[in-house]
This record gives sequence, C-alpha cells and structure tokens, in this order.
Amino acid sequence: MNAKETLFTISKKTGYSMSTISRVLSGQAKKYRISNKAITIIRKEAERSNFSPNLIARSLKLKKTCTIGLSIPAIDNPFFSNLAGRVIAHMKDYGYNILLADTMENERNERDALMSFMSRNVDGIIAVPVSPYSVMVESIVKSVPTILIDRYYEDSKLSYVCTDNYAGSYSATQYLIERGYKKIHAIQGTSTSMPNKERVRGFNDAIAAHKSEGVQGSVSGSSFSVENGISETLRIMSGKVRPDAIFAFGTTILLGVINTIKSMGLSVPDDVALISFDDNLFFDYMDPPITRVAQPVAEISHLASDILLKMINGEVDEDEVCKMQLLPKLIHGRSC
Amino acid sequence: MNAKETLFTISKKTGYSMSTISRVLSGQAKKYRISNKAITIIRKEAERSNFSPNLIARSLKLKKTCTIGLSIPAIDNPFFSNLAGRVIAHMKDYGYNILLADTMENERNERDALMSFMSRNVDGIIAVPVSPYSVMVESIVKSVPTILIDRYYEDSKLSYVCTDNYAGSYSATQYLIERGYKKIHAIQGTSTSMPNKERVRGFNDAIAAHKSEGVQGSVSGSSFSVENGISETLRIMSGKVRPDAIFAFGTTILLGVINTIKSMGLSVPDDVALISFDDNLFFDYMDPPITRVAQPVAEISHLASDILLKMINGEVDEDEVCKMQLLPKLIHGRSC
DNA sequence: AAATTTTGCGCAAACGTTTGTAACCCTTAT
DNA sequence: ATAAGGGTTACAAACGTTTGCGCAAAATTT
Repeated sequence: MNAKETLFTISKKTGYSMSTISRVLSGQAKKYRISNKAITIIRKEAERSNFSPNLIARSLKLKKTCTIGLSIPAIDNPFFSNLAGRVIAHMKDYGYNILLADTMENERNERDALMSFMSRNVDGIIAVPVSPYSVMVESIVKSVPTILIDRYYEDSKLSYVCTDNYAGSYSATQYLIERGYKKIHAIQGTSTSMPNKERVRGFNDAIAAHKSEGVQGSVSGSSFSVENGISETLRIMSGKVRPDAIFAFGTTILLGVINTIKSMGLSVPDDVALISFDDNLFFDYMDPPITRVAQPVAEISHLASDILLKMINGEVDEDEVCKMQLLPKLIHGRSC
Repeated sequence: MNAKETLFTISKKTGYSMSTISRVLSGQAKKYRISNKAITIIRKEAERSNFSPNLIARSLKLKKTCTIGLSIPAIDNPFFSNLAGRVIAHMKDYGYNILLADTMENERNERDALMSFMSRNVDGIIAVPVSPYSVMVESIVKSVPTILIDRYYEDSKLSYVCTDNYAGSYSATQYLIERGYKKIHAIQGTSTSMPNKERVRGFNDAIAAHKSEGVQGSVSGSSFSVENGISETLRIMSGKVRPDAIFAFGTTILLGVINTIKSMGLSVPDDVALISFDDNLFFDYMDPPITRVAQPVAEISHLASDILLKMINGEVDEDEVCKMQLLPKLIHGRSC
C-alpha cells in the first residue's frame, strides 16, 4: 500500500541524517555516541512506519548477503528433504536464509543452480553434487566457500561431510551374517556414485571376511529406484541360487523388493531377510518393520553447516580441505 | 581466487563504457544499436573472464529480485516437500529462485520468515500459513504479491489455492458407506485449521446423508501426529461401539492407526477398514495398500505458481482475490 | 555543399545502504 | 580570551548495475 520506507524517508521525518539513522537502527548507536534523544526519536519513527532495511542495498554495500545456496538432487527424497530442513533450521539460527535448488539429478540444472548462487553472491554453498567432478564445477565453486554432502570427489579440493558408507554397509552385512544368513544379495543404486561404491566395497569386504564360513555374496542393480528393486528381485529370486537375504542400498529399492517378494507369495523374514540403507518414518510401520542402516542426517547437516559457517567467517584455512565421515546407525526392525 | 569481474573491469579491458557493456550483455545490443564489432569484443572478454553480472546490484537498480519466498510448515512432511519441489521446478522455468523457509508450525518462525522475505525484496510469496489471520500477517504481506496454499483465511484479501477438502472428505466417506461400512470413525488433526474443518464438515455431511441407512459417524482427535493416531485408535477400538471403518485425516495419523490396530491383533480390512487423507509413495507398498484421498499437489503447486506470476506481472487486478479449490483423487488400495 | 538523418557510444544519475571523516557546539582548562 | 577536548551529527563516497539523454561522426538526402 504505502510506499516502502527507506532511510531517506525516515530522515525527512525526523530531521536526522541517513547516517545517524543507519547507525541507530543497526545497533551502532553507542559506538558513534548518538544521543539518547535521537535514538528514541528514530526508533519510534522506525517502529511507527514499520521500517525494515533493504537487505539488497545492504548486501551490495557490505558484500555479504546472509544467504546460503543449497543444492540437492531430489527434494521429494526424504533423505534430502530431511537434510534441507536441518540445514535451514540450523542456518536460521545464525541469521542466514536458504536459496534452495532442486537439481533433479540433472547436471544442467545443477550448473544453473550454482551459477545462480554465484550471481546472487551467496555467502556459501552446500551441495549434494550430481555432476562428475570437472573444471566447471570447481571453477564455479572455488570463489565461494563450499561444502559437499553425501556425495563427494575423492581427491578434490572440495570439503565434504557424509556417512561412512563403507562402515555402514560392512556392519549391516555382518549383522546379516551373524543372524545366520549365508547367501546374501545386494541391490545397488547408481554404480558410479561414491556412496554406492563405498557400500559395495563394505559389502564385499564383509562377505570376504566370512568366506570361510560359507557365506556368499553378490551385487547387482543399477539405480536408486523402485523399478530397479522390482526387476532385480524378480531376477534373483527366480534364479537358481535364491538368496536368503537381500540388502537394498536405498529406500526406493527396498520398496521394489518388498513389493515383488510379497507378490511372489514369499514372506519376510521367513523366506528371505531384508535390510536397507537409509531410514524412513514408514519403516517402523511396515509389516514387518524394516531393519535398516540409518544415515545420521541430523549430525551431517549440523556439521556441514558449522564447517561452512567457519569457512565463511574465515576461521578455517583457505585451502584446508575438510573430509568427514560419520558413522551410520543400525536400527532394528523385524525383517531379519 | 581472482577478484570478481564487474562491468568496470570489463570496461577497462575493452575500452568500452559500462553502459555499452551492460547493454550488450543483457541482450539490449540491437535496441541500442551497438556495433557488431563491439558486441563480439565484449562478448569475448565476458566469456574469457567468466563474467556474471552481480544480481544484487541489478536487483537494487531494477527493484526486482527474481526471487520468490516460499514458506512451509514442515519440510519433512512429504506433502510439503513435494509441494516445494513442484514450486521450485515451476518457478525455475520462469527464471525465479526460491528462498525457502521451514516454519516448523511455529508462528514466530513464520513471522521471521515473512519479514525476511520482505526485507530481501522478494517478488512474491507463496505460503502455507501457520499463524491465525491477523493484522500482522496482512500488513506484512499486503505490499507484495502473495498466495496461500493448503491453508487459508475464510474472508480475507489473501488469495489461495487448495484442495477441496470438503469434497474429498465427503467422497471418501461415501466410498466407505458404499462398501457397506456402518460405523465410521474419523480421526482428525488440528481442529482449528481450515483443511481439517472442511474435512470434518464433509465427513459429517456424508454421514448425515445416509443416516436413514443406519450409518453412524463420529469424530475425535486433536493433531496431525502419529501419537494422536495411536491414542485415538486405542480409545475407540476398546470402546463399547467399535467402528468398522476408520478415516484418518492425515498420513501421520494413519501410521498411528495401523500400528495400533496391528498390535491389537486386528487385521485390515477384515476387522476394520482404513482410509486416509493425503498420499504417500509408501502407501502402495504397505500391507494392505492404503486407500486414500490424494491431494492434487502438482496441480495446486502449478496453479498457485502461475497465479503468483500473473500477480507479479500485473496481469491480475490489485485487489482481485483468487480462491481456488481443486478436487482430490481417490486412490484405491485394499484397506477397505 | 549544406542540411538532415542515422549510427554508435558515453555521461551521469539512481537504486538504498554503510562508514570514514569532518564539523559543529558546548564545556572546561589554560 | 583562547585552546583543547568531548559529545553529537552530517557529508559524501562507495557497492555494481541500468537507462535516459546527449553528442560526435558517418551516411544520406536535399
């Protein structure tokens, strides 16, 4: 309705200069020895006219936007929406807003998002990258504090914090072995992604460590999708060596597996045991509740946010690369 | 690494003035009759130095940020994360970025978020409000195009688009009645929220319309939470008139219901039928798959975004209030 | 050859802040 | 009386864009 208030309009109203008003309203009154009289007059007028400073102008001047760019591959994936929620909440506590981009697992979208973040002068970037490491990503990202989550590039200069996928996978596999399962099949997701690679490695190592006990393991699959879970389950359960346990490397894969197993008239865990990577509220309410390796989303988000804040505040060396892997947690259902 | 490029630095490099460079780089070359020679030189230098315009400065000048503020109550709720994803994707197509706030159902957070949006001069706001309608909300929001989703205020000037909760609830109830259920209990969420009110109304009307057939209905409950689902189910299933069908007004409520019913040793749908409001990927993979009323999230998001864009572009009258209710869809599981 | 038009480009103000510096007024000490 | 000093406030430049206007040179017309 009424035109936007600015320092100028308040200046006209109160007779004080814009500088004085700026200082009062940004809490610098003491420092510049503004009189109490001026303070009260200015405060009152600001209050009355519902003044709020133009952060765009302030950002331009201060070269600080108090904005973080957050780029994730798929917000409808609970893991990522959870992540986003944590980051948003944490950053809000420090006065930062979040520009959110959903890249939909698409490199072009990611590129657009990062470019946009840069153009908008975000103070920092948190990203779950989808693109292969390339000069592009690095060049885009090297001029602004950036931290990766979940996925990362092995020997790059980009800091990251993620789940210890190797350990999680290893311990889940070992858990199955301890429960007496001998023929374990893992259904993997996108085979090129680092988390997936690590899960495969952990799985294989655990199997290898118990080879003498007659434990056999196999891995197949190609994407983090329900369809992949369905087709792989169909294939392996009708093969000649039917596994007695299946390790789904992701929530969506698991759904496909369950669905297929039930439609085949088999039961969990009697005919085949099930364990999954990633957590979900629904897992506890399924029949049976699903045993899974839960990534420490809260801790990851928290840690990544804190590290980024430190980078922004210059409390961490320019070229100090930070690589953190957090241990996931095994949550017991009754699917094994 | 290297200092940020600006029009000024390119000006020094090429010898052309900042105005000329600005016009070339913003595609206004033709309009201002810039020579091809200048265009190529400037383009090349911009390319070489990886120039990207400072959108903060541009925003300040143009009074347009190409940013939309999106405020939702809980991003870990699939309904809202889905919503957010749709809005983000849609707005991206029109060159807008999204500032996302998760209010966590907290009025103070919402207030902060909206204030922040205003200070940051967003071009428009999409919100799922949590606060009661008040002068505050209106005053915050009246100076920038705003549209509400899901929840709304009956006779306010704020436009909204949401599900036709009344119709959805009515048809779900009627569906139960048609399947022969006679004693139907609805477990509601936050009783003050408009969607909940409408669902109750739809439920009651459907029941009333079939009263002559001996259909009885009742409503209880107090929040959209698993706990509420649990406690209400426990209470009603151990009461003297045990319902033969339960209508859960939300996903989380449903989870509580299922869990309790199973732990009581009852089965769905033989002992009691189940139907739910809101959709979820997991519903199809539960045992049995859940019959539910799915809100048309995609359509809502799309429509709301489009309306907001029109408001921003001045293609809709200043004080024309837009109220849209979209029909939800009944998705058949096997829980009835 | 003069007048007019076209072409190509630069000047400078403006957007709303922040902040170093200067300046004013009023005491108080010299 | 003058200087010194503390308490208050204002001036003006800067952040990086965009754009109305104006101007010179080249091209065209008369």
